[in-house]
Amino acid sequence: MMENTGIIENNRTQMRRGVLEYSILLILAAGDEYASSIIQKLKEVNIIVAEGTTYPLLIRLKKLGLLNYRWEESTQGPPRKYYMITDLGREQLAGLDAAWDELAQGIETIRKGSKA
Amino acid sequence: MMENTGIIENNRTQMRRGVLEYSILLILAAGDEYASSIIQKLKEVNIIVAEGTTYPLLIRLKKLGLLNYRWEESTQGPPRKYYMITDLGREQLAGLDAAWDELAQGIETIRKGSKA
DNA sequence: TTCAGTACCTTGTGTTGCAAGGTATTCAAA
DNA sequence: TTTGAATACCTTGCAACACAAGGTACTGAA
Repeated sequence: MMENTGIIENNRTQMRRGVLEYSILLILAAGDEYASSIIQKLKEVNIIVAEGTTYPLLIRLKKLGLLNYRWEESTQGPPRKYYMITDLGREQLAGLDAAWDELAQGIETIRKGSKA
Repeated sequence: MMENTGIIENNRTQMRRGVLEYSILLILAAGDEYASSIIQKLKEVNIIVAEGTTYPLLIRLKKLGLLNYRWEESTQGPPRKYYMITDLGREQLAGLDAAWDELAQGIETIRKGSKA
């Protein structure tokens, strides 16, 4: 009883990796969010991310100047770190939009070829 | 004179990573190819891969049983290793098709949200 | 004061893409 | 026959990075 799903599951993960920064910038372009809610929003569209991936990534994007944050009290739990996108972030996001379109286009082209 | 393009370029690379195995399987589903021609075909659709990425990847996919190969003489240069997709490979490819659709759909959804 | 829920963060491991460097074959020109 | 260009294969070592696991800290209710 072998499991083939490993190969697929692994690849599904790989695919998600590539678009992680992109999707986080997209979410923050729509409004400020804190880490846990970003993870939640991604899960809703089947892009599963671990905390151990998200926190370092947000810190990296902050260091690059694409994001900023502010602390905000919560009524149920510890304070939340709300991230917001910067002007530079929006600039870069435009580039990522283009990169995504290009990639999707490329895949589409190959896909058509494989049905010849 | 700072270069911002580094961030984007890096991400473009990241995105490509995720779909590398997928696109190689797609190409081979359309017909047998040797490494250099796979790299060439990918370049044509703006998916740039290095040799040092491709060779180990093909070997990995072979080990996983998704690919096989045969040697073939060439009239201009050394013999070529033609890779072909296996039944298992086609099976897995179907799963990757689904994974890609799901991911593209997810991104599409977030994208719409960010234009609210 | 203890527990559950929420939220933050770090460490260590494994995978893997890539630049750089290397081998081997063919053919044509010197 | 030897040199060089073109083509094709492959390996090594480094760096990036996603994630599992483990940890801290705040709140409110039992």
